[in-house]
Amino acid sequence: MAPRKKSQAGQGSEPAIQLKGVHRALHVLEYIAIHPGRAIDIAEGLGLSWATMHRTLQQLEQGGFLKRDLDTNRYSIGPRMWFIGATYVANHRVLEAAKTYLEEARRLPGVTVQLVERSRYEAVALYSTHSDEEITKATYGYHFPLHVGSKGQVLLAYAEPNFVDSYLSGDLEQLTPYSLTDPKEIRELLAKIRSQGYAVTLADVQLFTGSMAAPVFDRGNKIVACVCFVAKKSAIENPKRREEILETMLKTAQSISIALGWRPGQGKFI
Amino acid sequence: MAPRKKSQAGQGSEPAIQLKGVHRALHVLEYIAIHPGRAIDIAEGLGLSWATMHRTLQQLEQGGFLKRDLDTNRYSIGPRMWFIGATYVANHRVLEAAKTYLEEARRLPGVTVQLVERSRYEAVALYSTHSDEEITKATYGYHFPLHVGSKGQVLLAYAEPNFVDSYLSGDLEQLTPYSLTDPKEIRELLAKIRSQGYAVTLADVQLFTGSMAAPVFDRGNKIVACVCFVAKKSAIENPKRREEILETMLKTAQSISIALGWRPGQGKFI
DNA sequence: TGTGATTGTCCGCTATACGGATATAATATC
DNA sequence: GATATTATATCCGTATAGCGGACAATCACA
Repeated sequence: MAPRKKSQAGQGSEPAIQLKGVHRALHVLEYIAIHPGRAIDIAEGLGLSWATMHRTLQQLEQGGFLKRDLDTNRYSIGPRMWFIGATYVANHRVLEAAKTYLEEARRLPGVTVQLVERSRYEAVALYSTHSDEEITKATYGYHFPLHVGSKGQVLLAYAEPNFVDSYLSGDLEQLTPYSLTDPKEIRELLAKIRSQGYAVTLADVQLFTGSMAAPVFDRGNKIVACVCFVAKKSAIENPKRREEILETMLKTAQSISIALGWRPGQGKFI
Repeated sequence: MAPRKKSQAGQGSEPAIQLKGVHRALHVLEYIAIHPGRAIDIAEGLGLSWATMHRTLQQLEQGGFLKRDLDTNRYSIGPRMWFIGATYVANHRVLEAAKTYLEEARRLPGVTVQLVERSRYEAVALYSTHSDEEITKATYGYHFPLHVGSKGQVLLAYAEPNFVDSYLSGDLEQLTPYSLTDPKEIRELLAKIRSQGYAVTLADVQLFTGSMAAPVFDRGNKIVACVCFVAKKSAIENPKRREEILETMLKTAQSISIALGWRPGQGKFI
C-alpha cells in the first residue's frame, strides 16, 4: 500500500508477496471450493508443480481442511473449513439485523428469501429461508458470478466503479442461454438497476427460476449486502404475483437498511 | 504415519511436521474462529513470537481471510473463509439426504430442528430450521463442546472410544450450573444414551432451553451426524410435549439413517 | 506530555520447503 | 492379460523464504 522506502529493484514494482506457502495453500483451498477435483487438475489449474501440490494437498487433508474421496481421489473442502468459516456469519452484524425481517418475508408462499453478500468476484448467500417446499438449490453455500442473477447484478451495480471495470474485463460465463455476457449490455443494465433501485432476472441462472434483489445499505450509504427473492419463473412472469413479491422484497431490504442506521432519501447515487 | 526409514535423530520420534507456515496460519484462523480478539492475545494464546504473529495476521487480513475492526484492532474470521467453508455443506451427502426430513419436522411449533456434525472437539450445526419465532441463537455457525447439550453428548456417545478418552481428559468447560463436567458422570451418561438411543438435556447450555438429539448412521452403521431438536425448557419439561417432540425427533433421525442406507435392527452396539 | 502497552518494520542466519527426478500404483488400450 | 499411459507417492540437494530478536512508531490513558 504505502510506497516502499527502499526498493531493492529500483522500480517500485511488485508489492513483494510474503508467506508464499500460506498464500498458496489458501489459494488451493479456494480453488477447490470452486472446482473440486483431482490433484492433477488442481495443480494444472493453479500452475503448480506436482510435488508442491501433492505436499500441500496432503497436509491440508491430514488436517481436515480438505476431504478426499478414497475411491476417486477427488478433493473437496473439509469440515474444518466449515467450522472456521461458519463463525463469520455467526458474528455478522448485518445478518443479525436482517434475520427478523427475512423471517417475516418468509410468509410469502413459493419464495426463497436470501441475504447475499459479495466476496471478491462472487455472490455468496449468508442466509436462506423459504416457506414451503424448496424450489431451488440456492441455499447458503452456493455461490454465483456477479453478472448473472439479480443478486449478483445488484451487488455489482452498487460496487466501486473500478471493481466493476476489473470484473467486466474478466471471463463472463454463460450459465443459460439467457445469461448476459456482453460487458456493454451489462453496464447498461447496471445503470438501470441503480436508477430503479432493484434488479429482476429470469432464467439466467437456472432455466426454471427467476429472482429479484435490492441493495442493503449501512449508515454510510454503502452497499453491504442485498436481499434476494427467488421464485419459480412462472410466478415472476405473472404480473400480480410479481408485484406482490417485489413490494415485499423492497420493503424487506429497506427495513434492514434502516435497522443498520441508513436513512432513506439521501443520495442514492454516489 | 509410516515409520521414517532414515531417521536423522536416531529415535523414530516425531512425525516431522511439514509446511509449518501453513499449519500455523490455519491454526491462527481456527483459534480466531473460537477466540476472536486482539493480535497480542492471539499471539499469547498460541505461544507465537510477536513478529511472526504480526506477519501472519497481516497477510491473512490482506487476503480477506481475516477481518479486522479498525477501531479496536480486533480480528475475526473474514468473508473469504465463509466463501470457502460454505461449499462444504453445499456438497454434503448427509445433509442432502436429510433436508426433506428436517423440513418436515419443522412443522412442530416452537422447536428448532438441526442437523449437527462433529468436527474434532466441537459440535457444529450444518443446518438449522424452525417453525415460528427463533427461540435460540443456535443456528449454523455456532459451535459447542461435546460434553454438554444433547447434540454433543450423542456425538460423543457414539464416537470411537479412544477419542472419547482423549476428549474427556481435556478441559471440560461449565457453561451453566447444570453442565456436567465430571468425566465419570459423563461416561455413565454416555452409556445410558447408547442404550436408549437418544439424549435429552435441560439448561446445560443456555438456561432457558433444553434439547434432545439422536444419532444418524450410514450404511456402515457408523455415526455421521445427529438430529437435534431445541425447544424452550418448559416445553421439554411438559411430559406431553416432550413425548411428542421426542417421537418426531426419533422418527426424523431414523428416516435420515435409512435414506443413507442404514438398516434398523443390526447391532446398535459396536 | 509522559509512561506503558500495543502495533509496525528491519535484516541476517538458518531451517524450510521447492521442484526435478525417480519409483510405485492405478487406469486405459488393444 | 500384457503393455501403454496416466496419476499418485516419495527422495534429496539447494536456494530462499520466513523466523525472530531488536528497534521504531503509535496508541491509550493519565
